Amino acid sequence: MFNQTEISSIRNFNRDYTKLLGILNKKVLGTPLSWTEGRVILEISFNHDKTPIEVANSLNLDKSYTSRIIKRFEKNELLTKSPSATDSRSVQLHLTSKGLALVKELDERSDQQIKDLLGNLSDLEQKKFYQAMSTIDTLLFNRK
Amino acid sequence: MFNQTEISSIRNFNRDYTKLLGILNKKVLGTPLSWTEGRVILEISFNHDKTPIEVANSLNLDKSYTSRIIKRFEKNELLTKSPSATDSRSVQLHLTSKGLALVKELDERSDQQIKDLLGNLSDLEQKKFYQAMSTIDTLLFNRK
DNA sequence: AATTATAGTGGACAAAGTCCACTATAATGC
DNA sequence: GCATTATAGTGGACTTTGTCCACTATAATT
Repeated sequence: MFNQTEISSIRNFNRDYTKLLGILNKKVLGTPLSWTEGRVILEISFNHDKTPIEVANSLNLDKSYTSRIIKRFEKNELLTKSPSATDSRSVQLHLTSKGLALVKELDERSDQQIKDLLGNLSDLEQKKFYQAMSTIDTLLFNRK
Repeated sequence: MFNQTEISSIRNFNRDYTKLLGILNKKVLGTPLSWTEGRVILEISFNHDKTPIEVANSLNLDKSYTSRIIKRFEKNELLTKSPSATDSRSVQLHLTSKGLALVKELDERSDQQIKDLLGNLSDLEQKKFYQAMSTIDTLLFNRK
């Protein structure tokens, strides 16, 4: 098991990474969306026909809060709702072309951020970064 | 430079790691402190005699917001202020024994969280995790 | 000495998030 | 099939968190 120095290093890393991601995430700015709104619209874009409750669960958000965000999106014509085929309590969410365009913009900005952040690294360093990240990804999140 | 698949993987990782850290960070619960309050008291504990403005700058917080948090800490007897020797506009912050005890508790909880999170990994996996994390740490934050 | 910058504070406000109650429907146990 | 319990979605009311601005006191600059 890790010793105290290692634990401290890990916590240190987590703090710094939190801070870094916090800074990156705040810059969803330039779009009219808050960070959480950005997460919500991205989540909806990942696989179509998601329901509000699925969104709320995936992102650990309060369902009432999520409901209001979605309502706002609907009002701003970023998405539409349609009745669920299988559960009439529920609705399915569909991004409009306006919503998709916004997602595209968000994606492009986020991609660019990553490039800016890591662009100064040499090719070898980038390779090392990517491998290290993949290692952690596999160990923590079981992605293959 | 990274290709699109790699960029996507990196963003994916960042999302998942954000979520993970978000979950971990929320659990400062069990103590009477919010996440930001936790960051503030830890920051003060790192090196004594910090001033409010230094805390605010390190954590990217609004100075007025920071001032209020510190005021709350003072009221709850977690810290005391003393006039700065070198700048009479400013004050130096000192944790009381109560404040130190709370920091200790926070530290122990955080350490335990890391152990819980990574405890299921085998020794080899833990070693790989630690090396990968250290690699990213060096590449992103220039720590040696 | 005059000007400009900075530390700290508080008022007023805005944004983000939580909690509760309610309706409508589904699922479960009998 | 009927009663009970659980779940999806919504809104009201509220708390927490964070922002913006203005002000005082002191420092630094010219």
